[in-house]
Amino acid sequence: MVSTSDRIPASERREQILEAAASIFGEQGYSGATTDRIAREAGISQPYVLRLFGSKEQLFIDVLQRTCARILLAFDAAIAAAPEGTEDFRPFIGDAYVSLVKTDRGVLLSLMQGFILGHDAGIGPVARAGFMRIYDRLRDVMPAEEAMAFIAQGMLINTLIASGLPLELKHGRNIEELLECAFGDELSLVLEELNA
Amino acid sequence: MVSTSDRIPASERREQILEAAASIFGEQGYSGATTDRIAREAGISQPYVLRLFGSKEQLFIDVLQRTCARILLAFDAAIAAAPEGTEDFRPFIGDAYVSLVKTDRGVLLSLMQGFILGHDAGIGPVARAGFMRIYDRLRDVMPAEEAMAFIAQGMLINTLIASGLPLELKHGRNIEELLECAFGDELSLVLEELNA
DNA sequence: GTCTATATGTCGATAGAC
DNA sequence: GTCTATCGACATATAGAC
Repeated sequence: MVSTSDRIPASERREQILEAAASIFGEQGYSGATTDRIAREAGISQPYVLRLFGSKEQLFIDVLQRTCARILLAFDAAIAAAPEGTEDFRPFIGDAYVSLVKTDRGVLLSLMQGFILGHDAGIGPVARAGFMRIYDRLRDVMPAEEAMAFIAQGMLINTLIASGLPLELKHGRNIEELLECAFGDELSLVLEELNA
Repeated sequence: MVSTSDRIPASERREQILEAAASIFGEQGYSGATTDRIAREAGISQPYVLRLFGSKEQLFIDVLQRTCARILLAFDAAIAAAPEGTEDFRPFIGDAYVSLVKTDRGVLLSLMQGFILGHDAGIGPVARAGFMRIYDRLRDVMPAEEAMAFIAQGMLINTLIASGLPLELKHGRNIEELLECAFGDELSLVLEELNA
């Protein structure tokens, strides 16, 4: 037996941890999440998480920044992929966002957790800066009223996912309507993904 | 000296604690808030908070339910106060909501914290039920598309307040536009209130 | 109705070996 | 690059006095 070593490069470990942390932070919130839970999710020991990121707060901040970068990248790609002469980019960016929700749920939810912790001296400024960067990008390709409504819908989507409403089977007609309205055509795909 | 007793009826104490708890939970989140901080904010001892509410979780749930009741009441009042023959209730309910934001900021923020903790076995169901009740009320007086956009804007407002963005003095033109767009005419009043 | 004292558990962080 | 062991701080909750 060649005994594949379990040692892997720090850069790769960091990625694993960031992925795990986004998921746990997104579910439990910043204070509710523990570095130990994150460590186990990543398959390593708790002290090693802190060794690589310095502190729980720094880890959260890194998650936040990675999330923003991912969203901006997705938006840029959607804008670039839109047909020549497109005037209304909303459908393209919207689809990109819903796609992110499907694949990177924890990522978006931890961003939401960051926004909502605005009062925190360390986290607040980073979250606000991220929000502004994302909003500015939207404003590059649409007027203020549209950008406001667009980002508002994004916040609703985040809140719905975080609340777990889409997973609840027995809710009234109204909520089904709301989900269709908020998620659009891809609703069924999103629901499938959430149930997985 | 007649020595005014500090003993007050439990019902009144409960109110004080709920008010304090809404504010602290709203700022720090469910896990981040401590029963001790809430107790001090309410001017009593930490064990007494638990004596009156049983547990931290129960206290949070009570805060959530009170918040929902307050919002529903405000919406009902706004609908009732609208002129005879009103077709579009959105301006009236919208103003009512922004008014709530001004006076009961912590209340709305703790509701937001509840939504975002949907995964929690105890809190999730309560938060979801509250969301549905509020959305159903909106649907009573407007079509699905409008209700979706309306509640989405509400979520954006909550997120903006929680993030602290409106308090940051040096942000670009875009954010100022966004705030005007999201809060409408009452923006300056809201900002005043937030700064207080 | 309200407090003090405290049990009990947990979590972030550090030290140091391999 | 990764772990075990552990410290010290803090938080919820309980017991019981006034």
